[in-house]
Amino acid sequence: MPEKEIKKINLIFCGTPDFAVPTINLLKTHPLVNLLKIITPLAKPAGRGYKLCNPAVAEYAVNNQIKLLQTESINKEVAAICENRNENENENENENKNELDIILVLAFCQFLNSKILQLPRFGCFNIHASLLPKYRGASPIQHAILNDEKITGITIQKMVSQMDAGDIVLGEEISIYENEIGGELTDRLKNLSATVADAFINKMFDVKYNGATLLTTPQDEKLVSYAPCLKREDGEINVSRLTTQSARAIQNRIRAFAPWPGTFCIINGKRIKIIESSIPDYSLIPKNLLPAPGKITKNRWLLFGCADAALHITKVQQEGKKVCSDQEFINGIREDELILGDKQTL
RNA sequence: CGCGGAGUGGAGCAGCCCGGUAGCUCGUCGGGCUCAUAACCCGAAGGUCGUAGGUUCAAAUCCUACCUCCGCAA
Repeated sequence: MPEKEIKKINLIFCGTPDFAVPTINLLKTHPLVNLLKIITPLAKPAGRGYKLCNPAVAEYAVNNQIKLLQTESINKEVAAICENRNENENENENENKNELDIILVLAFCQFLNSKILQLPRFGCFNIHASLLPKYRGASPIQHAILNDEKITGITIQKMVSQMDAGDIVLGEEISIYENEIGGELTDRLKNLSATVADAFINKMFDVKYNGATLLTTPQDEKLVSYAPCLKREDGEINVSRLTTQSARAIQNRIRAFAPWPGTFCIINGKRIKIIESSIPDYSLIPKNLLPAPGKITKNRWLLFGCADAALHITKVQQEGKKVCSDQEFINGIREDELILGDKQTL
């Protein structure tokens, strides 16, 4: 016989992409969680052919028979969010058992207004992929790599009406590997999110049923930094970037942006995606073959001249072609010289 | 019907517009050379040009359909 008296936390989850799936999976199967509903944005046209694509979270909800609300803006859905509470209150006198306790937000892509923030009994909480107060905003993972950080992590903060500025509930650190790319770090943080969410649920359970106090730490405003949404052109490697930045800085950009949104450059008028790079062993390269800052050489290796040294581009992809090594790329080139262009010159 | 590109020996590419000898840079194999190199020299093997039709005396090349891969954009 199912136990009706089991104590649970009533929770609504908001999220969009694949990044949120391990965490939802945890919530769905968690013995202390009553997952009332999942809220996610509407399907959008995407991909080759512009077919409508549902967010990964919506797919998960459908496949797992979880109540799903897809909306253009969560701020218009007050009634739907209160629905569970009202329905249940009518048929059950025990308020505590059925009240909405928490809204948990992870990679949601929508901003919650103050009205929504006040709906749940304990408030709204956000899982953020950085060590707040560093890297508030939309692309914390990429910016951590871009800035050559050695560690990053997951932080859960109690949401306020300012973006990612709420008091910190808990967090966990993770080291960034020397040559790790954005996609790999994203995968690791994706799983860490679920781990931290688990700790969070246990904590909130104590708060709700065992009278514990929720301890939070305000963010140190002096340490705040921002990770604004990435733009396509942020991935362009052109002459001005090469002449002003070190090889390591360029490499950081390449690995931070891989595989998405990707870095690219214009060589001899063609768009070339840069897939992978490495800092070469300079003792193996005669000095006269090292490219000057802003120049490219293709003598056996594809080398970009950066401000301080050369960067070995190891994997590239031409538009319309498959990914190939720099060696293969060079073999197919007939021009004697490689000219680094600009997107405007296309 | 969002826009566009590509399929040619093992790899990456050129040739196609303007039909008529299979090309370039590598790799592989054999031989040579050097104290030595990111080496160099000589030679060889290896391709029914994505698939199926069509036009033609003749198709990698022009026409039609299909398959596969990819870039932009979101």
